[in-house]
Amino acid sequence: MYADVLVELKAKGIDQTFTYKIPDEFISKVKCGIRVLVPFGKQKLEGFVLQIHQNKPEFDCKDIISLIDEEVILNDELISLGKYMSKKTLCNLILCYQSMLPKALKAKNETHIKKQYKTYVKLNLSYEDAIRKIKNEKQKQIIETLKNTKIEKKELLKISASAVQTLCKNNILTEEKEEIYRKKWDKLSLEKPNPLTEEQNKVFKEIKNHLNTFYPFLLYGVTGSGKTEVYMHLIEEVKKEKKCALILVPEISLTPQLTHMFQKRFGEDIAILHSKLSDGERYDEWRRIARGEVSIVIGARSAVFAPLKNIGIIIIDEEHSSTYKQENNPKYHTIDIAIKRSKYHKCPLVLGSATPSIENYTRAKLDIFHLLEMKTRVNKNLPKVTLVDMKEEIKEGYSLFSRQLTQKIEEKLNKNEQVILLLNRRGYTTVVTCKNCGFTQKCPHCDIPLTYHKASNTMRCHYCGYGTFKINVCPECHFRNINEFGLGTQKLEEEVEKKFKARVLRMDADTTTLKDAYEKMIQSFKNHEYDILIGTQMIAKGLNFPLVTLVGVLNIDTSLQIPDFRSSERTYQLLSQVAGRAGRFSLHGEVIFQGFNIDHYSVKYASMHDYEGFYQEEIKIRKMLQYPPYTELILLKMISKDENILKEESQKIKKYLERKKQGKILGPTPSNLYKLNDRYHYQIMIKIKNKKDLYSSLIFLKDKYKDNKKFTLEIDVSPLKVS
DNA sequence: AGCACGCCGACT
DNA sequence: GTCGGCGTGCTC
Repeated sequence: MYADVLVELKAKGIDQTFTYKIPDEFISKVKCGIRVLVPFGKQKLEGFVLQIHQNKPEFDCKDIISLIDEEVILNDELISLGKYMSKKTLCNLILCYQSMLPKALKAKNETHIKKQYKTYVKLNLSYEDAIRKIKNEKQKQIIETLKNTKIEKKELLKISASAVQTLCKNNILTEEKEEIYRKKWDKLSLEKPNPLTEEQNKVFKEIKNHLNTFYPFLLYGVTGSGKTEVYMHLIEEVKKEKKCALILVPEISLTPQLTHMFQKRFGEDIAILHSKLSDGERYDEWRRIARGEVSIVIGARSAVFAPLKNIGIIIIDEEHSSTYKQENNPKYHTIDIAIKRSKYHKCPLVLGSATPSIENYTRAKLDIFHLLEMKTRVNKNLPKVTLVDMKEEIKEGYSLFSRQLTQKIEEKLNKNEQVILLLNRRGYTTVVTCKNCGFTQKCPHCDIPLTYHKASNTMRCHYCGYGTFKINVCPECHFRNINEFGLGTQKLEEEVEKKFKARVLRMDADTTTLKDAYEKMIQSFKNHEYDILIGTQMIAKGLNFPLVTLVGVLNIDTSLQIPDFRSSERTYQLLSQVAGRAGRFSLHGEVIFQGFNIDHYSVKYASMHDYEGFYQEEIKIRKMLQYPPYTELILLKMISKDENILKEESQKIKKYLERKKQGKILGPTPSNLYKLNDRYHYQIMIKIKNKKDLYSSLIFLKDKYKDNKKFTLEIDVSPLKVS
């Protein structure tokens, strides 16, 4: 018998299995999907058994040294899922498997994450025999406690450590090891399901009718329409059939309420794959899932690989979230993997969102996904959104806070209510924006902001390479000192404290790095220990504060200035999330959007809570400029420490692709982060009708550069961020 | 990744 | 003449 083993070697060149002979002693134990230790050159390596067969190879092959696992790590489904992912993302197979599994199962040195055990002690003989053999009172006491039961060794040692030792030595007692899980569960009293509203029930029934077939749904439900309740009812149904449910959320630590709700409903039947779990805890949870000890898994992106065996439904909440795309290799898309798994398990896939991605909403319109809608909020009020044009405010001398916002903040503070101020992400420093009116220079071909290149003093489009001179006078308002301006949360905090008599809490990446800091801050704000909360979009997700009656977004435009064709979509999503969540509890929630481009359709439709309107505008632009969903994108990133090699090879790649006459080749152009840890970055973007046509060329290129030490080619198929 | 093989410059 | 630089190629 022979085994094809995928060795765990991280060299980028090797992506193949090697054949080993299975020694007779292991034949009964070797299975596909377990790990084995094999000789490889002069080293010993771990690897996955992917195939077992009888074909004697022509070369003389070595023996497997030993088996690492008794239980199968990669079942048949996961083995083929890895192959699928490797093919789709053009990533090494071994890297795919590694990213599917907890770190603890990765080969050696990096981590030493072991299973944890509890040691028990029990009688090795009958109670009567044991009593006969004992010598003193302490020993008798031990035997008495152990009569008919086993006891944890730690407890027993408290009676007398030396007596226990003697009894073990004399074979009167034996030790027994039992695997334990690290994580302790909070006991929560279980809650009964809430009744569904008429609208929720309609959606629930529609999905329920397809529980035993592959059926992809897009559930477009406005914020507050109660998607979670529908999910939970569906899971109850799935559980009735003794099947499992897989629920994916964008970032689990940012949605503690959701996990809490699930725990209260389903108790210990849930495994939660937290991003803040330690590697050991993660390994434990993974084993619980693999052994079928839980039937519900909730987790972020990588939980899509949870080793559940009998999946009855897969739910992806906030489907549009960019966290579902993995940024490093393998650059997989969670929805893609989820579709594959739903097909395998013949179960429905539910993609839920209040702001569906343009691509998936289009699929729903084409009936590739089945569209379900929930349009009414459970408590029916939508906050009033006021748009404030900062062009006007600046003319009157108000720059950071508009008059309306200042007045509203003071009003709320006087009433002892709370305020949230949201700072949209920092603009790109290389994007030039008029300080006076918010004008941004864009590429006439790609409609994305141009970025400033110091060396040549030019403005360039990093998609197509279009270049022009940097302007000094704003063409819109003729302001002379056009320049970028950035505002950080820290600066804002100072300004707020100067201007208002209030207790201010700041939340951003800097202040929430500590474990649990996020939840603690949220809690203390909820307890009204602060009046004003300042933060970046990370706080947009958890705006469920009863006392908050005003949410202000200070600079709505900055996310529009990001040089990415999806920046309108992202701006809409963020603003609509803010406008939808604020005032979820209170009856008089108000929202103020401040900025220069309040006429932009993203801003306009978000303020009116009109997704369909936004979609119609956005899809026109996508069509005109041939962006997804009208084309598929492939992004090639070229990286080198040597600028000359980089330029030369990038040109060669472009020429090669052009000869193939497939799709539209844009670039090569310098990436936005042109120089990053001493390495230069170029990119080529390909717009193509059907990406499958390009795969063979991509494989050729990847292969060509695979062991070039001076030049790296990275391929991102269907990239999410093209900036 | 490791390690061997191999082909050129500077040394006891 | 040998020692050692690291470029190239192989590992069942």
